[in-house]
Amino acid sequence: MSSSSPPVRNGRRPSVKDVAERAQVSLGTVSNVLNRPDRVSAGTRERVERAMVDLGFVLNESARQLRMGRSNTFAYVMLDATNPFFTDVARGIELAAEKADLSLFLCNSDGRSAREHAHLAHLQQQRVDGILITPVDPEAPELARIIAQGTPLVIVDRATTTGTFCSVTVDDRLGGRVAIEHLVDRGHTRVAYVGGPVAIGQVRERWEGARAAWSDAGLAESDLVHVETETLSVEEGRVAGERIAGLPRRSRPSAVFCANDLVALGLLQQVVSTGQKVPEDLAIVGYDDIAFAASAAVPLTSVRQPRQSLGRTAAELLIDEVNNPEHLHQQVEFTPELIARTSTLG
Amino acid sequence: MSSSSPPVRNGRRPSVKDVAERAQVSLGTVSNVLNRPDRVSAGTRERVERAMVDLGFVLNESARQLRMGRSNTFAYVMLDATNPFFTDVARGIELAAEKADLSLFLCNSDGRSAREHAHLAHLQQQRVDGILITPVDPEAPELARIIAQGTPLVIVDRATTTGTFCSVTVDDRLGGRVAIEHLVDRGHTRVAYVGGPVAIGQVRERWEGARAAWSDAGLAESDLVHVETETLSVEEGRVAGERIAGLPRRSRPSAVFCANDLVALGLLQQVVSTGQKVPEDLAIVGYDDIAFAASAAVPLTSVRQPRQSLGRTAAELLIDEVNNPEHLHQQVEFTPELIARTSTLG
DNA sequence: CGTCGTGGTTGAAAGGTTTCACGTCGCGAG
DNA sequence: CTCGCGACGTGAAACCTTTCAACCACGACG
Repeated sequence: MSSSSPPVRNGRRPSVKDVAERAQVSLGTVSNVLNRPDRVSAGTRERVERAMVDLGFVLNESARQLRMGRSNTFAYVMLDATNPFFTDVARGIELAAEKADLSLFLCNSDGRSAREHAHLAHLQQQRVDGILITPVDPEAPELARIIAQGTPLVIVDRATTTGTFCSVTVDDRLGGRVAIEHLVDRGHTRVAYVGGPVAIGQVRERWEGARAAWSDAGLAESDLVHVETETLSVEEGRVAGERIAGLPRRSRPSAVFCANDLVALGLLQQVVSTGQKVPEDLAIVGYDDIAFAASAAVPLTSVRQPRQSLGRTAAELLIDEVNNPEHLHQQVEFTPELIARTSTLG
Repeated sequence: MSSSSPPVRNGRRPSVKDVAERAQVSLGTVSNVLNRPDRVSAGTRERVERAMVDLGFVLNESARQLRMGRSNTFAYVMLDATNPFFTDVARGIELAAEKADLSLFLCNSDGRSAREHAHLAHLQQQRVDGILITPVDPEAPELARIIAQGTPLVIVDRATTTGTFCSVTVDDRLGGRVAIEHLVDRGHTRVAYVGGPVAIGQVRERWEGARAAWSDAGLAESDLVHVETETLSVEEGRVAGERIAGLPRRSRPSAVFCANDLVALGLLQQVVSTGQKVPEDLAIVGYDDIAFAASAAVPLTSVRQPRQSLGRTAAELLIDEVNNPEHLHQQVEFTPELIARTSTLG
């Protein structure tokens, strides 16, 4: 049989055994070629390697993993793969993983608990070495269970009350605060906070930070209203824009703080398309400072988060947790920063 | 030992064997509970299930896969996970996969062959049931090899000359054509095409379509210039903007057609920030019609591609290839559509 | 001329699951 | 009472890899 023989014969894929047979060596030797090439003489090594390419041999990772007990793979379960914020976080993770010679699988829960659950179960069964996740609900007992069952897990961009995880977050309360302080500085006395659902910790904490800053400024609680949205999407931003436009003149806010940039961009788009001026008629602050915020209809003031560092740090914590027996869980918190642009400066 | 015993004892994770032992049944019965619950009496089933939760049993997917030979998993190797175009494609795939009860892993090659290669090797070793990929280089022999070695693979959004794959594409030549026809209609007689590197088939075909339309309109070849970029990113769009601004007045184009929206948005941003008017001073056409195109500084005219359908169709082809023994490779081609907005209409 | 490394290779065991041919038990029919 | 049958349950084999103790040949050394 020459090297032109079909790589896949009779449906079964070639295994080390087949390679061994063809190279006239024992099975252990093939494994040595694969894992400790220095221990095998040049001649045999070459013969074995030759046999591998002739047969189109592909190592069976399941079998290796079964034997070895680890997979050299991390996974990041993203909350929303279409939100640039999370893809930037993912990129940070990817780079850190690559440096540590780990494969990274991305999974998208799309904000749905059911899909998240399915992905988590699958990853656990796959015995990935560790999981990074931005969970739909950080309090879900499932997360603690996964750790208890032996798969390290770190929470990305979500606060956790208990100390059972490593987590990497950005101070959302502070983020809400700086956004509102900025608007107050610009003289606004009636402001809407747009975002939801409040079940999302993010949304809640930014709101709390906003309210705290508002009352610290001595303004009336009733002049900071919460316009709640179903999700944090561009579409919902548009809808919110319409709702705000529909408010009676005297109760209409002069500025809006959005729980993220997608909402802000949707809202901005709706506002501009109806001929209103930003920021003259309505000032807008977003959150995340995604790349598209700067190139929006009106460049968007936004609260920047260190997206890539968030991902990198999370991955590093996970790597430590996996390798270091005396690892201690840490909660790392980054600080957000207001980037002021035309949408509030005029 | 009560149900409060620690789930992970002595470092080893519980296996079906442990479950069997605790439930006082044989190992085969546990497997039956897992896979054919109807074949086991209610009493034993309950006992086994109880033992599983007590022990915190998690099925070892590697072992199952090793035995079964298939994994019920697809993977999509994305070219650029930060480009909203690809995340929308991924979403289409995700939804189709979910409907077919498959898990989906996303991998990001980040446009780098090396990383793509690493991901592919890993996926092949993992024995995923099928791979979807938007490759860095669709001609790479590696892709054909993967198929030959038994892993079905479909190419997403890249043309392939040979008929060895299923592929799903959008007619890029036509896309380039409609973009240029639109600009010609609007009276432009000097236009730049911004994008690169030409090694990317996409970039090349849109350029070819553009040139064909240009000469069909009877315009001089030298009046359609190609401004080449390193990559298709926002940053490169900005750079291109500067280069165009630096051109001597008489050779400066009155309109620009960008190879994708990221480039277009970067360029738009640069142009607007230097006080030029779009489209009066420079008209801009993008490509992809990502969600952010509509909310850009000046709403962007763009060539829309059916992103989600692209993904869904690709996944469906792959599912067919996996399940249907008489599957035939197909090349599905979608048709792009020009969405005219302010950036060319004024 | 035995003995002792030593570099190179071997073969069996282990790892967790599924499958399948085969027992066992109880019960109704003959 | 026996036979046969259905419902349940069993245990061994197979999937593919890695590891490790043992083995072999052979040159060096005493």
